Amino acid sequence: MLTTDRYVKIMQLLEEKQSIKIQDAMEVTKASESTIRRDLTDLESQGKLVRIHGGATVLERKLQECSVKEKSTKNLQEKIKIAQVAANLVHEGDCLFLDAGTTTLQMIPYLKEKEVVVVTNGLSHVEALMQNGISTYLTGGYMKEKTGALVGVQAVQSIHHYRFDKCFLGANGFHVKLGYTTPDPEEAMVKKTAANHALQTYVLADQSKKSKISFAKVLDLQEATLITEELPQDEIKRFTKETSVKVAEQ
Amino acid sequence: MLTTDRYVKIMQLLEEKQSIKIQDAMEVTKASESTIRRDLTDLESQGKLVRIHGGATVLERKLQECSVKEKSTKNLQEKIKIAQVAANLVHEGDCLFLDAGTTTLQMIPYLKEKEVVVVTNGLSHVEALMQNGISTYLTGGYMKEKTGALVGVQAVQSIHHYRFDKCFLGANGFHVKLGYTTPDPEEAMVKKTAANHALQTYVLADQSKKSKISFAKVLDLQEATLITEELPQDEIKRFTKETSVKVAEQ
DNA sequence: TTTATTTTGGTTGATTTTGATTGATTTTGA
DNA sequence: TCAAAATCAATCAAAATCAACCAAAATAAA
Repeated sequence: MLTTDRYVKIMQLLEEKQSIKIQDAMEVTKASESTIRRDLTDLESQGKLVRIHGGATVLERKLQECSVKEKSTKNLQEKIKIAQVAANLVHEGDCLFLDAGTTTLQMIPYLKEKEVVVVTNGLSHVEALMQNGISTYLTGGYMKEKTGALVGVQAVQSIHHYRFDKCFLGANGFHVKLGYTTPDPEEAMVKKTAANHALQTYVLADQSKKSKISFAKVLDLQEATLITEELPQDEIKRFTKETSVKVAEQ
Repeated sequence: MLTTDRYVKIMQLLEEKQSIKIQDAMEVTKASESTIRRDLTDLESQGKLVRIHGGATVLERKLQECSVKEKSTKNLQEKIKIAQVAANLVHEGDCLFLDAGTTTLQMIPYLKEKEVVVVTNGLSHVEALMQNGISTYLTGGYMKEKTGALVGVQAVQSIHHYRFDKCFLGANGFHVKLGYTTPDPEEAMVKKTAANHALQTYVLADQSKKSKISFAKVLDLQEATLITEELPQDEIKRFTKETSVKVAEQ
C-alpha cells in the first residue's frame, strides 16, 4: 500500500474515533507496528494529529482532554516543590506576573493568604486564581489552544501597562551556556516582556528540563533567578557564573 | 484503553454527576483503582476537577456557572432564538466582538462553520469558542469574578487595537426613551468601546429585559440594531424611531 | 539489467503505564 | 474518645509501549 493511502486511512479512522490505538491503525492498513509508528510520527510532525502513549488523538478534542498531559504528570511532585519555593518569595501585597504553564500554575494555592494582585496570560491560571479568591488581571492576546496561553502582539502590548514586583516564568529548558529556552517564539516574546516590566524575575524549571533544547528560542534574561531542584554542586557553580540559582530542597 | 480516552470518560461522568467516587470511574473505564487515582491526580493538576477524599468533584466555578445556568433557563429558549437570529447575520470571514454574557454565549455553536475570528471579553466564551475550533482573541483587563467578564481600562485599551465587522452586545435592559442600559459602569465602557470600533453593532435582549432599568448606566449607542423577540407592533414603531429592531420569529 | 535509495517489518533493550500490595492517613460509627 | 473501615500515597514487578537499529523487500535511478 502506498504511504499516502495509509496516511489517509489513518486520518479517516482518527476523525471518526477521535483517538486511535496503534492496533486500530494496523488493522485498517494491514501494515506493521513499526510502520504505523513511523506514520504517526510523520503525521504529528505535519501537525495533523497528536501522538500519545499507545496511539494518537486529534488536535482539538474538546477542552476536557488535555494537551499538557505528559508534561504535567511526570514531574508533578518536583513542580509542586519548586512552586512552593517560588511562592515563599512572594510578599504580602505584591503585584505578580504568572506565566502560563503547569509549574507556575502550582504556585497559586500557596498565594491564597498573601493578598496579592496577579497578572497572567494563562487561561487555566485564571480559573485557579479565582477559585482562590485572588485579584486577577488577564493579558489580552490570541488564545493558543494547545497551551491555553495568550500570545501575540496584543499580549505583549497589554503587559506594557503593568509593573510587577515579581515575575515568575516557566522555561522549557535551561542550559549552562545558552541560558533559558522555550520552543514557541510568541510565548518567548511574552515572557521577555513580562520580565522587562518586573523588579525581579524568577524562572521555574525542574530537573527534567536541564540541557534540553530541541528547537528552542533562547530567552535572553539577564538578571533572572533560576528555581530548580537539587543540582550537582559543580553544575550550580557553573550556572551561577551568569545567573543566580535557588534550589528546592528535597 | 488509551489514557486520554479514560480522561474523557471520567470527565463526561463527572460532568453528568457533578461528583464521582473512584469506584464509579473504575466501572466506567474498567481500569484499576491505582490508575483512576493517578488519573484524578493528573486531571486535578490540569485544573479540570477537584480531588476530594474518595473521588472528585467539578470545579467550584463550574458549579456556580451551573446555578447561573439554572437561573437563566427561564429565558434560555428565548436567548437561543435570539442568538440564532444574531448568528445568521454573521458572514464567512467576519471579525466579531462578542460581549460577555449568556445571550451572546449562545451564538457560539452557530458560528462554528463560518470561519470567523472572534474577540471577546468573556471567560466562558473563550472555552466555548475553542471547543468549536474558532480563532479567538481575548481582551485584557480585570477579571470580574461574578460575571466572568474582563473589564477596566485595560479591557478598553486592548479593544482599541481591533476593528470589527460586527459587534454583538448583551444588554441588561432596554427602554423606549432611555435606550439600552446595563448596571455596571465598567462593563458599559467596554461595550461602548467595542461598538465604536465596529462597522455594525447589534444588541441582544430578550423580552424580560424590556423597560427594566434599576440602577443602570445608559448605553449611548447611536446606530445599533436591537435583536429581540416579538414585540407589540406599536412598541416596535416607537422604538424604531431611534434605532432599528430585528425580531426573532417564534 | 544492475545499482542506489527508500520503505518496510522484525528485534533489541529502554521507558512508560498499569495493577497489586504495602503501611500510613483519614473518615466513620459507636 | 476510640477502633474499625475506607481511602490514601508510595512502591514494585509485570505488561505494554517505545525509540533505535538492522536486514530484507520494494522502489527508483543508473
